[in-house]
Amino acid sequence: MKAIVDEQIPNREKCLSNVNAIRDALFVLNGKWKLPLIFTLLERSQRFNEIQQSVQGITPKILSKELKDLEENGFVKRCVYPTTPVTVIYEITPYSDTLKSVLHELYLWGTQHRDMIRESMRKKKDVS
Amino acid sequence: MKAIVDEQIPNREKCLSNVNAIRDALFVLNGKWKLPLIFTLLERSQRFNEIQQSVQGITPKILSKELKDLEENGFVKRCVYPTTPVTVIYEITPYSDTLKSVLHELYLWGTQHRDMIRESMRKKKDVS
DNA sequence: GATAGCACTATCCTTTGGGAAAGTAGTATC
DNA sequence: GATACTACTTTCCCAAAGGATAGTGCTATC
Repeated sequence: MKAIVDEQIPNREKCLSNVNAIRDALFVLNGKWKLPLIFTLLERSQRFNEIQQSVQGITPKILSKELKDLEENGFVKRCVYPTTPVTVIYEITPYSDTLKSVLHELYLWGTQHRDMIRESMRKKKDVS
Repeated sequence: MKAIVDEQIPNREKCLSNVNAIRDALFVLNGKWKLPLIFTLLERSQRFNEIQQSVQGITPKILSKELKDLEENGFVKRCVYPTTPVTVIYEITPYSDTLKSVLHELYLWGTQHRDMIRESMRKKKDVS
């Protein structure tokens, strides 16, 4: 029993580090607003109030927090111009391009999965 | 102004469907326990109490719920054997293989991102 | 008859994510 | 002096996720 437990440790540690890396990736894309914000800023750089109008439903508090998160993760740059009143422009950084393949894979899998689920629900209906 | 808003609609709709597909994918992998459960069941099929010991910290209530989620999404099969007492074995399905490339991309990006963040924190320290 | 193991379920509680509404500091315009 | 605009912050609130603990129905073993 003890032997089995001990044997599992190397595997478990390797798995844990895999899980943690994957979780890191999931974490930065997580929540209701990260993706809509990235997509809207990919279209064009925008000011705070412009973003609020583009991404409908988001409140200033959440927008402020999410932009900070995106900035900390290097996806967004906050540019302040000393006009009166100050202009703050948020723009997507080149680093965001590194997300491309991840997002593409997620998109492909998500689309396929949605079809699969729809299909399996149809079959259930046919049976009942 | 109205014209601009109208022009954005096709783009926005396309983006929304992309976002939704990606969100579907993120959703099924989300939460604290989905990945650890998938990884532990990839090693070997296990009974309820075995899983509870493999994935340390999970409570029976959460385990029960998560296994149901994974089953609904087609990742896990619940096999009941009419022994006394009943044996319930949870095993990974072949459908889980479709996750491979997504998980791999997430792993690669997560690892690279962690290094990037660590590096940028080191730089900040050097400056201050 | 008591205890233990299996596969859960039920109840209660805390934490976290996110939302509504109002407020703030600075400037500009009427 | 009042109103408005920009870029937020503050306070309070609610719902969902998740955790702690106890219990259930069944059988097997001492």
